[in-house]
Amino acid sequence: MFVDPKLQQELERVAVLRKLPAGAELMRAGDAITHIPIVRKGSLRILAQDAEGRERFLYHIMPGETCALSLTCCASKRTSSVMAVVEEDVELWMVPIQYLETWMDFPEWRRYVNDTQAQRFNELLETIEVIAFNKLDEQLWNYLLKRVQATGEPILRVTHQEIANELDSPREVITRLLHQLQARGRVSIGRGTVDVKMGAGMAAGS
DNA sequence: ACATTAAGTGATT
DNA sequence: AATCACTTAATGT
Repeated sequence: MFVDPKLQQELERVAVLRKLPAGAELMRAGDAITHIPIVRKGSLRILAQDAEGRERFLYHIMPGETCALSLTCCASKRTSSVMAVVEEDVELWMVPIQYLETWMDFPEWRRYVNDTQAQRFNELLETIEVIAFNKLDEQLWNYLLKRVQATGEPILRVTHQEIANELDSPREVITRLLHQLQARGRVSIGRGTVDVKMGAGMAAGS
C-alpha cells in the first residue's frame, strides 16, 4: 500500500481490517464518520442521498483509493452526506480519523491524501457533467459501464427498479431505455440481470 | 398451486 | 420525460 515502511507499519498497527460482501452498506447519509475506509480489494459505490431517501449514483472507489468525502467530512466534523454500498466484495482498512492529522508528518501520506482529493474532484466533475448535460440514456449507459468496470463482471445483477432508484428516475423509463440499448446491441437484458457489451462509446443515435 | 416480485405496455399530461 | 393503471411473466415457498 505505502512505500514508506514506517507509514505502512502505522497503517497496519492502527487500522482494522474489515471485509464486507457485495451489496452491503458501509454507511448511510447522516452517519457520523469515525473511520476512514481505504479500499484494499474490491470496490465501493458512492451515492448521494437526500432527506427523503432519494438517491443518486456518484462514483466508485477502487482498490488503493479512499473516500475523499470522508476526508473532508471529518476534517470539518460533519456527518456523511453520502451512502456507500459495496460493489464488489471488499476488504477495507478502517483508519480511525484521529490519524488523518498525525500522519501528515509523512510526506507520502500528504501526497496520498492530496492525490485522492484531486482524483475524486475530477471524477465528481465528470459525473456532474454527465448528469447536468446528458440525456438519461447517456447517463444510463455511463452508469452501466462504470459498474461493469468496478466489478470486472460484464453481467450486472440488478433490477430495473434498482437502477431507476440510483439514477432517480421512474422504472418504466429505465426499462424502455434498456430496450433501446438492447436494440443497439449494447446490452442484453434478463430478469434481474443486465449483460453489458463492452466496446466503443455511445456515438450516434436518435 | 399460490403469492410475490420484476418487467412490459399504453394512455395521459 | 414523468406518472398511472394495468398486464404478463418469472421466481420463490
